Amino acid sequence: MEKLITIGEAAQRTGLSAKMIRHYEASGLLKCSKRSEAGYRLYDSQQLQLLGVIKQARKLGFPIVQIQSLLDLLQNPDRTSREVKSIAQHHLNEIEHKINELQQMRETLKQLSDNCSGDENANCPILDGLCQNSLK
Amino acid sequence: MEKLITIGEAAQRTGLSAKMIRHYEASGLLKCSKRSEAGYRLYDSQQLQLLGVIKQARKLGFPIVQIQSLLDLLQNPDRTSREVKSIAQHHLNEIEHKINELQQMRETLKQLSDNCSGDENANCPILDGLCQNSLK
DNA sequence: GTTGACCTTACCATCAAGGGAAGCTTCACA
DNA sequence: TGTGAAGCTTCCCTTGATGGTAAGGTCAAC
Repeated sequence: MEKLITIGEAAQRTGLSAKMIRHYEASGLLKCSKRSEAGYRLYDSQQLQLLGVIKQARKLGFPIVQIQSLLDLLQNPDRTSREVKSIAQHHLNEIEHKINELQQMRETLKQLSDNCSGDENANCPILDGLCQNSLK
Repeated sequence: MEKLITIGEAAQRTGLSAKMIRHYEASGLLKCSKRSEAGYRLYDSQQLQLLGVIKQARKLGFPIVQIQSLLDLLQNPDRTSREVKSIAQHHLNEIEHKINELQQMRETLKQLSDNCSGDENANCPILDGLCQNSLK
């Protein structure tokens, strides 16, 4: 007989919060396999494994919908690595897009900040920069 | 007499949406100076200027609360550039923190993806990587 | 049998932005 | 003068991942 654990233990072992495990269930990611007579969620070792996958995928920033797809592929023996890689590549593009946006913000902000003396003077190139709007 | 414009024109000239201008008002950033008899918001050129500042600051990723502070300083002749620079530096740190997080995701994800053939094979290093969880 | 830790569901908040409804105003054109 | 379109108002709902809190049921140990 398989050992079943409660949501608290599953949380502790995966590093997720019990709150988020319930949330992932509500989002359709992963139903627990059984409930105790009192209604407590009970997870077996396979479910725990999948919760671990969710944790890792979130750590890599995958959104819930993509994790859904990844879990489906993981459990589908007829999957192709092409399908998996496609999802990963898509997410990678998203990440790189965000990095680019942030780097652009950083450059602009750094330029403004570097020109600012940061002293008692009221004159401030940062505010000047923000005021240089391109009103139509 | 100062020329007053409606929210739609203010939106067009700043590049903000009318929706967001109302939202910024509700958030305490910037009240319009007058209302028409029918209740329409009316903005003068100074308000328009401030809306432009909000637009620029959002473009740089400043959160609303910090924009609030920046607007306060902008309109305060007793400000010091030290105060402004402090806010900018704080935001710059936030941005760099986010960049680091994303770059770490990118590296890990890229390694997994590079090892994946992306063909018809079911075997997939990406899924393998996600399964390598550190369950306690 | 009581206490404390753990579980349940349900609701609210965050943050910046957008969607859409219902109703009023303004303007241009016939 | 009438009408229709475009623009404005407020109000409520949705997003996405996460957290908080409240009210109440359960379990185990002492």
